[in-house]
Amino acid sequence: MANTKHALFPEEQVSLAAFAGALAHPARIAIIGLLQERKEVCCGDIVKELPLAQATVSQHLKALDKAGLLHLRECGPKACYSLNCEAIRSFCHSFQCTLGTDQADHSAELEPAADCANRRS
Amino acid sequence: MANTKHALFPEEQVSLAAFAGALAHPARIAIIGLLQERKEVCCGDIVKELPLAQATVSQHLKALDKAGLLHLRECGPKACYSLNCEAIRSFCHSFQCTLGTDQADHSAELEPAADCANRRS
DNA sequence: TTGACTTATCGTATATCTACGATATGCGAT
DNA sequence: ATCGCATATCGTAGATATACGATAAGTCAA
Repeated sequence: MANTKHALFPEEQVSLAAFAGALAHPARIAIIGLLQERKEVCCGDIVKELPLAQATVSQHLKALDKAGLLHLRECGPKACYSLNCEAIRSFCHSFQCTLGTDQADHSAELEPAADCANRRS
Repeated sequence: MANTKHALFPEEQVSLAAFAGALAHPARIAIIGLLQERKEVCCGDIVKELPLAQATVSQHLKALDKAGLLHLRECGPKACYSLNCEAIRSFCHSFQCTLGTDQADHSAELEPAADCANRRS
């Protein structure tokens, strides 16, 4: 991003953030859904499905590819994309570990003390 | 984002993209890691841990809070944050479904035909 | 009330993102 | 070689993100 300080953070955090960033747009979520459903889709077919111009779709595909989430197969003039399932699984695993969704919910331990009320929320 | 067309996409895709966007920065990943580890941390302690100014940390906390990933408890002048585990679990579940990491790897079905070579990759 | 402390918000500069038309590039067929 | 198709890239405009200093606002203690 702008004047970013990513270099000051651990590699794993930067990597996870990049993965999240690749998914941080509805069009890219939609593209992944299409690839999930049809295994392999060419650029033109994606353009037909999304409310975006061809150049924009190509840009989103490039972003997903740059993040390592796609496989590209070229057949004649067509570019056929599929999911890089292994990479996605790997990222999801790191994600689970970081977000810790498998851990206990600590909310019970965080009952606000009687003398602590909310101010801004 | 800029001149965004999010409104043209299904609500679930927009929602997932927003979740991903909330995690699309190493600082926010780091904050979640801290909250995971210590259950509850106040803003000042996060500032001490990250290589960012207080204003910037506050901004990142706001982004996480806006995405619904945090709980805020105010104790005196301090703002104590903890994870909204329920929300995170919910998002992760949607994530799993969309990314389909539990599905079979189709790469075997996608062996390039003999007459299709790679051009740009 | 004053002062020290904590946090959020404002204002701002810069970089990146989003989106698209136009164009370039590559492929296969004629 | 030329044409038509498919896709990537370029150039650009406008919106958003990142980062920080300065400041506001609120809390507690004295």
